[in-house]
This record gives sequence, structure tokens and C-alpha cells, in this order.
Amino acid sequence: MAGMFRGVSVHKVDSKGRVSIPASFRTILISNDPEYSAERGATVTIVFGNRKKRELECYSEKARIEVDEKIEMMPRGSKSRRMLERMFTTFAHTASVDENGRLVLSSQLRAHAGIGDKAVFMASGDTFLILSEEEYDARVAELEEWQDEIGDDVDPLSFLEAYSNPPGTAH
Amino acid sequence: MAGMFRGVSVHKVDSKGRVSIPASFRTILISNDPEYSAERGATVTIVFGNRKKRELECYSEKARIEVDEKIEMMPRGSKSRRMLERMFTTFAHTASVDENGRLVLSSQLRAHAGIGDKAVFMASGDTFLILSEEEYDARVAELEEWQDEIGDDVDPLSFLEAYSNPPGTAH
DNA sequence: TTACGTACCATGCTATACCATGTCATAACC
DNA sequence: GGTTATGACATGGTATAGCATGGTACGTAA
Repeated sequence: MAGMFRGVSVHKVDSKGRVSIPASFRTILISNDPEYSAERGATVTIVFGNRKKRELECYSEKARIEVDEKIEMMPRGSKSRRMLERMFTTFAHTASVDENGRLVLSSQLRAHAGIGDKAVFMASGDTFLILSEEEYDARVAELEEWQDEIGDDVDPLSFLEAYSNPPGTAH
Repeated sequence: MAGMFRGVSVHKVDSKGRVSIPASFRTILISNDPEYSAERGATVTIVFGNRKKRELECYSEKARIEVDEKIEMMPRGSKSRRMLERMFTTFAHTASVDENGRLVLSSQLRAHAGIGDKAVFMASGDTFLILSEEEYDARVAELEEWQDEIGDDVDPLSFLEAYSNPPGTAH
């Protein structure tokens, strides 16, 4: 995946909730939006359905479509389907990036993530997160704790091996 | 489908039962209404046939047609067909959005959903629901409980994988 | 009449589009 | 090498269209 978000950066949120998206994220959003046009701008879907996490999870169109299609395939009436639908349609918002590369975070979204006048953009696999500075610090701390736990002798990359070997191999 | 309802919002219901539809929902209703014209406004079908749920389920024309066609294909005379017909024709109401983007909830509809002077609009899959605030809170609580149950260690998205991977694949 | 339903008109607010400025990295030039 | 253009990016301000909501007038049926 060349088209994966990478990096972290902090941006100001103005009184109207407007905030610049890191330029490198923008290009990814554009290249993963099949319906992109210069006038409309790239589409982002902002999900805030995880009530336990003070974060806004942002999906490119491509990533969103993948999730929607998978939900479609779940059995109608199952609880997990209903819950996932609730997470991804009820507690979600579709927005588009304006010509200056900004998007608007409504007060509802800011409230959920505890965002004031600063927002941290943090790449996370094929999505990116928008966090408050406090929440961001907490996540960095979590990483550091994990690295302390496993100690100096273990290469974090060794955890990869368990999932990269051909089937039938030990893990 | 890019054209899916997303988000939640609360609107006032006036003494006559009039209530604004969230603007983003309106555009979806219009684009999914093949017979739309500016004079008539978009058509919505409000279903309240589920006696066990205090909700009004709202269908765009496109979604309604899909349901109707599926019912058509059920065996005539079967009980489930008769019951579904009852849900979608007897306990349903077709309305159109007025030029101000509002629709009128009759007292029958409001009574079914327990709606007073506030109504919550909540996207849900390819339809949206109109609920009382209490019912809305209950549904949020249900989601939170589910997220508590599955715990911090499980990513809700992992439920998707069960339906997207080829059988026999490890995960 | 009284009550209810429906079309039309009116208003304050806010979200959005549009324009403008400062800063920084890179490229071009002398 | 040092200085100056250039363009992209982050951020600020403003005006206007669209939105949520309220009200009135005119029907129609119990």
C-alpha cells in the first residue's frame, strides 16, 4: 500500500471549527476518491461511533466503501450488524475538503473528541485519527508503556512474524 | 453507495407536528427519488408497522421500491408475506417534503413513536429513523453496552472480517 | 363553529463559499 | 554563496445563501 496515511501533525482549530488537513493526507484522500473532482474536493467520512474512544476516525472514500460493503454482507437482524451500522451511519458524518485543504468539525464532533483550539492528526493504517492533544499524549504514553513491557531484548518486529508465515506454520 | 444517510440531529416539532428534515437527509431523499420535481418535493415513506419498536422508519423512494419488489417475490398466501404487506402498507404513510424542507408528523405517528416537541433524526443503514429523545438515548446506551461487552481488546471492525475473508483463512 | 390539515410568507442564525495574508521550503538567479 | 522569486500550505476574515423555525390565511371535514 503506497497510499497509506503516514505521520502526525498538529493544527489550529478556529472559532468556526475549521481545521487544515495535513497536505500529505489530502493527496491520499484525493487518490482514494473515485468521484473526486476539483470543484467538489475529496470526500472524507468522519466516524465517531466508538463511544469508548475520544477520537474521530477518518475514512477515505475507498476505505469507507470497503467497510460499507462488508456490513452489507452481514446477516440482517444480527446484533453485530445493527451495532456496526449504528457506528458507521448514525455516528458518522460525510464531509468534503474545501479548496484550502480544510474541513469543518461541527461542535458535535469536537465535543466527542474533546477538541478545543488544537487538533492532532495522526495516521493510523488506512485511516487517520483526529484527537485532542491530551488524548494524543495518552496514546504515545501507551506505546511507550508497551515498549517498556516487552523490554529491550525483544525486537518489536518479531511480533510480525507470527502473522506473516505461510499457513500451517507455528504462530 | 455514496448516497447513504449519515449522522444524527435533533429538531423541534411544532404544535402542528411539523418538523424540519436534516438538510443532508433531504438531498439524499431527492437524489433517490426518480419522480422528484421541485413543486412536489421529495417523497418519503414513513413506516411504523413494527409494533415492538417506538420508531418511525423512513424510506427514500428507491429504498421503498426495493422493499416492495422483494415482497412481490414472496409466495402469495404465505403468512410472512401478509404480515410484511401489513407492515409496509397498512402501517405506513407516504408524505412529501415541503418547500421549507419539513414534513408533518400526524398525531398517530407521533403517538406511535412517543414524540413530543423534539424529534431525533438518526441515519440507520439505507433508511433513517425518527425517535423520541428517550428512545434515542436508549439506543445509544445499547451501543455503549455492546462496546463494553466486547471490551477494549476487540476492534469492532473485526466482526466484519468474518464475512469478508474466504473460508478457512486464519485471522 | 371547532378542529385539523395544507399552502404560503417571514425571520434570525449559522454554515459555507470566497477572498486575503503570513510563513516557509524549494527553486532560480546573479 | 548569498539573494531573490515562486509556489504550496496554514490560517484569518467576511458576505451571502441556505437552513431551522415561527406565524398566518385558507381550506375541508366532523
